[in-house]
Amino acid sequence: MARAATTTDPFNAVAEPRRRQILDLLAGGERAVGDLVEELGLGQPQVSKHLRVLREVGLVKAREEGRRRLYRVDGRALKPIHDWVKGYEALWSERFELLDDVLEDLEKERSDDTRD
Amino acid sequence: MARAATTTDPFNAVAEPRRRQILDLLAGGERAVGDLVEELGLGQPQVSKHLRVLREVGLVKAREEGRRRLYRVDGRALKPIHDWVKGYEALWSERFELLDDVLEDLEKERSDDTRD
DNA sequence: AATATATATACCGATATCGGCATATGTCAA
DNA sequence: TTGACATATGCCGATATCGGTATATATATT
Repeated sequence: MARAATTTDPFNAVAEPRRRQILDLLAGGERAVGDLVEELGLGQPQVSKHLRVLREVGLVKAREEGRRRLYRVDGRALKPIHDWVKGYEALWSERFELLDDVLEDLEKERSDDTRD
Repeated sequence: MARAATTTDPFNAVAEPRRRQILDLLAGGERAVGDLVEELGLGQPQVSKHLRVLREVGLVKAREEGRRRLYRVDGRALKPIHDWVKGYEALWSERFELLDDVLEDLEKERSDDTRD
């Protein structure tokens, strides 16, 4: 055994900042690969490769138009992430933030007490 | 240049399935490392390493109790992910799903037309 | 003080990843 | 048909990652 699966799920696909950037651009509407290359300042092969990953996890769909390929987001693939994160949503409400701060203060006091 | 930053942000921290598992366990309340080791069926060093990553991105906090170390989730570090994904939330509403299906059908028809 | 228990760190090998470059494939234009 | 343009794929080197094993560190127990 060596390493876990990688580019097989949306979590991993989206872990790469460039790919999030690509999705953010595509959120503004369909774009051809060349446009993305320009806007990202990255090599064309690199962009194509990122798009491949996004395609494989279903995060983008492609449409052929002449010799260009127009990509668009398919947000449905993000739902698993959304659902997972949503389970933790309560944890960053103000009251929980406060609770966490209090806990940290208590800890600090405790360790301050420790010194003699 | 070789590779982008990795374990520096919550997106990456959470891309690893084991770490999500750990967070899910901790969501049920504070646990010591040993407990997690048992529940995950993973080596203790591995668990400690995953916890280190989670600690470094602020996803968990530790509290010392004797020779044990009790970890708990700090959901605030998930907010960036939540916020980012939320921007795409509209895209998986029923109407958009429908739209996407229609677009795919259109494409299919188009390529069917192509054969002669 | 010596031992046991709990956790963290260091090192290793295998592999996946990312960007860069060259090239293949496919489509339009002359 | 030949050549330009658009995109995808293949190969490379550098590096990060993951699990495994051994070991260090710290705290409790005897």
